[in-house]
Amino acid sequence: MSAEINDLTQALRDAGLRATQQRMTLLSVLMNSADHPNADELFVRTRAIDDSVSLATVYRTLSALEEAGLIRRLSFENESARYEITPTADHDHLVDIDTGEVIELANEEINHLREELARRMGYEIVSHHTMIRARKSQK
Amino acid sequence: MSAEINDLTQALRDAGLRATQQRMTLLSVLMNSADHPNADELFVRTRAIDDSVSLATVYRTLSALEEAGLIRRLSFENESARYEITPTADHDHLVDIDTGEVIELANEEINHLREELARRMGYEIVSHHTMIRARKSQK
DNA sequence: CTTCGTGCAAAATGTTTGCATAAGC
DNA sequence: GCTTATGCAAACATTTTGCACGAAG
Repeated sequence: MSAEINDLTQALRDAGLRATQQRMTLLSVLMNSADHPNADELFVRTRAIDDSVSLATVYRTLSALEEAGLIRRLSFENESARYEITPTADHDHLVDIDTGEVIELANEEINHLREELARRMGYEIVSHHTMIRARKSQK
Repeated sequence: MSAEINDLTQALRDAGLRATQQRMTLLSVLMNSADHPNADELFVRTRAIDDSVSLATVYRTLSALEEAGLIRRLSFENESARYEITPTADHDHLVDIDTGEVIELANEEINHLREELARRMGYEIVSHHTMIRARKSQK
């Protein structure tokens, strides 16, 4: 556990950020979240651990961590931004429109096709995101 | 031109909506927009033609038209919602991160892969959207 | 001890809504 | 005429910011 704390401290320092209590707490909360929480949910979960954290700090920390590449901001339709720890393998998201559940999709073929497509148009992909809204098939 | 107006009237009626001046103007503005404007841009362009249109009506009309399937709402990162006339062929979007330009991408292979992927997980795609942020390749 | 981060409250942004009036059919 | 749509202004939700204080290095 203190090993984890050192890891967080190091990760923040490497990103040129001070390892404050609030940032460490927020980062650990996000690491332990299996879902993709938004700022408000992160505020609630972080507060449960350290009640000194303010919503403003949650927002500022999220921006800083995103800029540092430690976390990823996701834009879903009609929703506030959600976040996840930066994934090692590129993946997309499928949202179950009935339950709201978010499923991660990984597919190398699609990634390659996408890059190829961009290259043909003279572009280099910086980032991408696919969001599929779907419903469980009948039967 | 009056043929166009009749088309718009018909399209709105078919959607179960009254063919008001404001809706016809907004719809024609969007049809004549090569880009993907947001509510505010549509408000400005619509006002240039009919200065009685209010921003509230722009929002209400956009929601109504989207629900009717006549237009499509696009969510880009860190941006307000943008709109386009519902495309006949499914396509995705590439955003040039330096210029902000939005390019439409159509690729059957990716569409098929995506459907196949969803099917394997027991889902039926309702809608999907891919947004690629990219930069022009050097040389 | 200097710089950077934080809490608080206020502001800014994008979008929605209640209500009385106006327009569509 | 009856119903739906509109304009206006106020409300809302989310995110950002100014400022004085506190903590990190």
